[in-house]
Amino acid sequence: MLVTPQASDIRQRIETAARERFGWESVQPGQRRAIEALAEGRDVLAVMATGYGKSAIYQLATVIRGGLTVVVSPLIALQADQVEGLRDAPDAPPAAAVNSRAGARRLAAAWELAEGSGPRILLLAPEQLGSEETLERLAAAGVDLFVVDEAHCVSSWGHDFRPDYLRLGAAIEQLGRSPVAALTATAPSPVQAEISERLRMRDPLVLVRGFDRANLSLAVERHTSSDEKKRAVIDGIAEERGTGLLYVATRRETGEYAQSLQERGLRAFAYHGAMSASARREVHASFHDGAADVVVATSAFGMGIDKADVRFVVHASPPDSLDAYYQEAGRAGRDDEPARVRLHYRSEDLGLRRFFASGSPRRGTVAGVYRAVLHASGTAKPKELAEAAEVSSRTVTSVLNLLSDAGVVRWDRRGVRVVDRVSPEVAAERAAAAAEERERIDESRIEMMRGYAETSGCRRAFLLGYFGEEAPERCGNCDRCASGDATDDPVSRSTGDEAFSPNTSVVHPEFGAGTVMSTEDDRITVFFEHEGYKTLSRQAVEERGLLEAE
DNA sequence: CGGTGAATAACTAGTTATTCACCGGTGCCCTAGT
Repeated sequence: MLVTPQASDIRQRIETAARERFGWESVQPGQRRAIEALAEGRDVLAVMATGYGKSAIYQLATVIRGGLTVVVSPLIALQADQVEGLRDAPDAPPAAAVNSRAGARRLAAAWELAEGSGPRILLLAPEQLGSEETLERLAAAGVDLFVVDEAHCVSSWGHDFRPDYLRLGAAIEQLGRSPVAALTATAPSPVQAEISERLRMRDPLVLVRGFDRANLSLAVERHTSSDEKKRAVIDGIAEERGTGLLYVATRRETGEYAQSLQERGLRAFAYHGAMSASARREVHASFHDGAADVVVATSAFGMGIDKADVRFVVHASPPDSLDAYYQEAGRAGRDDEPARVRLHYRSEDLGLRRFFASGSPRRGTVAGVYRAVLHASGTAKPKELAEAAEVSSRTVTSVLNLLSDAGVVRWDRRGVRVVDRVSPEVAAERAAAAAEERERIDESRIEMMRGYAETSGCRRAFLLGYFGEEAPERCGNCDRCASGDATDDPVSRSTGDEAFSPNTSVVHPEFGAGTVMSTEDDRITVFFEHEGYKTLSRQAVEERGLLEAE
């Protein structure tokens, strides 16, 4: 395609704005494509490794589009970082955050900014968009670009933990349907599809960048007893140099491991979500300015960490998906210097993950909540339903999401109402089906985590295959390649079998529609919409014709 | 699902084995009381 004068003009404006308003030397090709698309009014889903500069995309796009950009950001601390970062730039658009921690004065200033003119940025948590008043004010101010930062939260948190993430799509439409940018560092294609669907994006430009991190050496250590594993974790970290992270499964373990490491003479700090805000800030600060050798943390330590010289990331047990694992592990070596990434693994450790993934409400509970909705006549608030059905607010959230997914009720800002009047038994039945599907998919994601830990092939190839990227046959920088074991079972991407190359849509007589994720010599991994990941034997597939390209 | 710790049992007097209930991650928000 020819570069139109208009297109080259936009390109020029992007370069100039980057240099003069933000003080950046250059714009990455991936960033530029995203900004150009947004400038033209197209939705963008950008999956880019941390450190690639996702924030720059919406910041520059705001300057080019010249209006109000709304940024949904999951943590108040992150919002504060963004506002501060923009304040430090030479001539960046003004930015402010609307959240519960801003006092009346700051709130008024934030709204004054939003209701002004010119390029400007307003950050808020998804919960804020649950308020009718906030939506009306934003609509009146005229939203010109809608950004969802850390967009994987839509998929990972929306269903039970922070339900407002699932209602962002409706909020976007109510705000006049400006272009939408969804940004995340981690999303394999099924998660990309869910983000796009839940946010009601229209034919988004999908950009995936920077997954292959050649400087990370990948290793997995398998253990049989938990005592032996603990010793190995401690011994391993004692040998590391530089600052690093140890991820553990529970809050209690953060303290236990931190103490053991301190006894070995390391400056170790525990970190988890139940700690006070001030204690958390202190750990962050110690980590950043090199006063810590290692931070021992649950998954709470993560988003917003911006330290380039993390030399190692060790996991004492696996998280609940490879997305989560690679995001956590990927915090190592962002300066492109060599860094070590190690997973300590016992298959029993996946039990805790299964426990978290299997919390679906029982049918009786679902029926009870549904009866409360029926009884409420008209719309009901979740809080009222929780009281009427005598369940926790969290359970109500989970039930209502299932009933919504099953098409029985509609849940929006105004409340909950019945859209398909059925008996409580039928409602419970349909919700159970939705819950089972969700659990199957979660379970299959855990199984992919197991697959990575137990693979006999190259670890990097496994990871990149999971994220749908091409990988070298052998990376030379993982424990499998180093030991030579990988040669026994090489991952092969071009066996001449074009029918099942990655991203091919397929149908399986039993599992239904799916997409090929990766292929190896003897097996094919497929993500099925209603079943999750399945690894199929290539031989069975070929001989019995189980899988057909659509 | 697995780890943990308290309570109980077993068998003989303070230690060891078994059973069983319980717990486990991620953060917005708002409101009441210091």
